[in-house]
Amino acid sequence: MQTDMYMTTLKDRGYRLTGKRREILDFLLQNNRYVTARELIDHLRESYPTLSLETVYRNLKTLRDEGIIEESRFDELEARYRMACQNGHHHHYICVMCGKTIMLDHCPMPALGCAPSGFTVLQHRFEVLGYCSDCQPAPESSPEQKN
Amino acid sequence: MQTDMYMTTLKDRGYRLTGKRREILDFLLQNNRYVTARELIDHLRESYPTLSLETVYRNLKTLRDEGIIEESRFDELEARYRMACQNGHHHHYICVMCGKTIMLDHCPMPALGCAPSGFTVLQHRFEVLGYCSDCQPAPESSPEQKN
DNA sequence: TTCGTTGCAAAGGATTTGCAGCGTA
DNA sequence: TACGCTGCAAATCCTTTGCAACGAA
Repeated sequence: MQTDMYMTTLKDRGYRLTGKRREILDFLLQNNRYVTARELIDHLRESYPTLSLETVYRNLKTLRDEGIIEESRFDELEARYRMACQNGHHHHYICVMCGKTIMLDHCPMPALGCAPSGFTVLQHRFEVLGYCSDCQPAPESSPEQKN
Repeated sequence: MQTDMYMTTLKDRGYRLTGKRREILDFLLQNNRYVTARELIDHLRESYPTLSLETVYRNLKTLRDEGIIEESRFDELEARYRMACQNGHHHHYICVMCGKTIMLDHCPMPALGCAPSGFTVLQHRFEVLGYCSDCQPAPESSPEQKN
């Protein structure tokens, strides 16, 4: 299974193979979406009731440093994590409710032409936010229109 | 001056016209870029040495609630603020060093076609990040390549 | 045995809130 | 005067760190 591959990679780099780390990877691999540290610990405590939030953060930091996962913040205080994309450049539809991501192969950069004089492009971000098919908006409050 | 216009708007909505609020608006209007609360207070303390960070945050919250400014977090813990765009939809080149923004009229959405089945698009984000002409990268450390 | 990993307690940075005094209208 | 605004102190939320015990290789 894919988790083993990542665990082997980690072992090769001098890390130990712990059950907690494996479960974090498992969860992220099984959930194709951005999850918060809080979500992770809520899930992982089913297997490891004594798991601490610090351990989750430390493991997330390790995985991030090793390029295995990505951290992102959608203008919120709380960070969210997902498996890093290993296969090429692309963007995503992202569900603002559950964090689910759907790949999007269109990239706006080629259509952009030259950057303004003196501007050195480092990277770009393109995300389409909304509700996925499993998460429909609450009917009472219409979502705010932001352009 | 433009600040007066916003202050009048605020007054009409039941807020008081305080010098501190005016200076925050002044600073944001004069700096076409994303600034942090810390940057703001550092500047504003020249005029108001006793100004507290809480007041800055409270004013930023008011301005945000009234749609006058925008809050954004570039995957950092600290939030950044700028005047909200009043004139139509567009995106930006953003300097990761000083937060300066340069308007960009290309929008990737029209080229996108249909959203995946069941996905309700709420909004999107497109930003080109890099160094502006005033901020060149430090030569020693090459910036990390992120796609 | 070695050295990475963990939980606990505590610290840290960003942001918010309770409260009483101050200032604008 | 009325009520929004402010500073202070304290709280909150998210995240990191020091330390000693634990566990994988």
